[in-house]
Amino acid sequence: MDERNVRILQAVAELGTGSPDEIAEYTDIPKSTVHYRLSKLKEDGVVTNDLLDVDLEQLGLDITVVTEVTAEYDEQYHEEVGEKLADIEGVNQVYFTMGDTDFIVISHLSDRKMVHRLISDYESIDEVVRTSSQFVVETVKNESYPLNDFEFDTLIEAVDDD
Amino acid sequence: MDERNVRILQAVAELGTGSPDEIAEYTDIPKSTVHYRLSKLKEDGVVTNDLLDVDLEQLGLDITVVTEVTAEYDEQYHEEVGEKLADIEGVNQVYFTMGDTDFIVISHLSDRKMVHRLISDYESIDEVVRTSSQFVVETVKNESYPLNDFEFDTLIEAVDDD
DNA sequence: ATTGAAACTTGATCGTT
DNA sequence: AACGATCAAGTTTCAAT
Repeated sequence: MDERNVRILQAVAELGTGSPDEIAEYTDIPKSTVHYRLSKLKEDGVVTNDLLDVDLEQLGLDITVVTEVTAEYDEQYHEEVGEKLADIEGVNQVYFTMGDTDFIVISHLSDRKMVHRLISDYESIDEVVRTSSQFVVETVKNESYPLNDFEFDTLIEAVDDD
Repeated sequence: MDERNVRILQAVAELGTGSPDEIAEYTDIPKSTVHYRLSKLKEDGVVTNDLLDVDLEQLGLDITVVTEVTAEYDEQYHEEVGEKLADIEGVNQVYFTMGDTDFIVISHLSDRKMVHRLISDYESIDEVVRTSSQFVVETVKNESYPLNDFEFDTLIEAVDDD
């Protein structure tokens, strides 16, 4: 991995496409070089398919943190708190729950320093009362494309044509 | 949504590509029709970018379940239990933790019936002691491409060229 | 809305540095 | 490993249904 590869992957995330042409324009790297780099990333297993899913460990994002956040808020503000959490850099998923905990937040990070930064970012939100059950976890399965055969069968039964 | 659209999205998940050609072959739908359908899915916001991320709510997968699973197992079997959990149909993410809870499991499902099925699938695993903190949650943010500007900056600093 | 075939754009390849 | 020029391959469009 070097900076150029990271910039290519960054362009993918930013543009939402894997087109060598668009990536080339965005990064100012010639498109044949972009193509060469992307092929190599696939060959090395960093990028795992045509949808450009990435292997987090190979990128050094081995730390996944699952945090349960409790917040103090009026009914009408839970959306606002959720968005504040979502805006924290490094946060990938935010779920709102209706149990003891209010939010479950998931982040993929590169090192411990970033974990500390994340925690202090949580604490800087006024409404956040406490962050409990901070799990640093090992990823067993991470299916980015959220649909599987099971769901498809259900969906096919369920769909009313429109 | 109709069955044909679902089958196209299923092909995307199965093949790991958005190529009209490959999808056409897999589904036996003519490639120009596949193209027409995919364009419409993008236009309607069901598919949100060239990487073919999907809007779960629009697909009727509005129920996300986060489950904390505790298991009884010898040290060498935690991998096996993790895989059993990952194999359950409808399970999208599995994280192994080193706290009180052993696994955090995330699923996207279409209705309550499926939630019950999921729970009974957990219970059918020998080593699973209990499933606690079953949260049915509302998705505030779900970023499937797991990389963001924050991480990219960190990565660019961190990378040693290889 | 569907499709086969035509038109076109693009990604992949190759040879050179 | 990088890259500009070239070509094959793929996608997109179109007209008819």
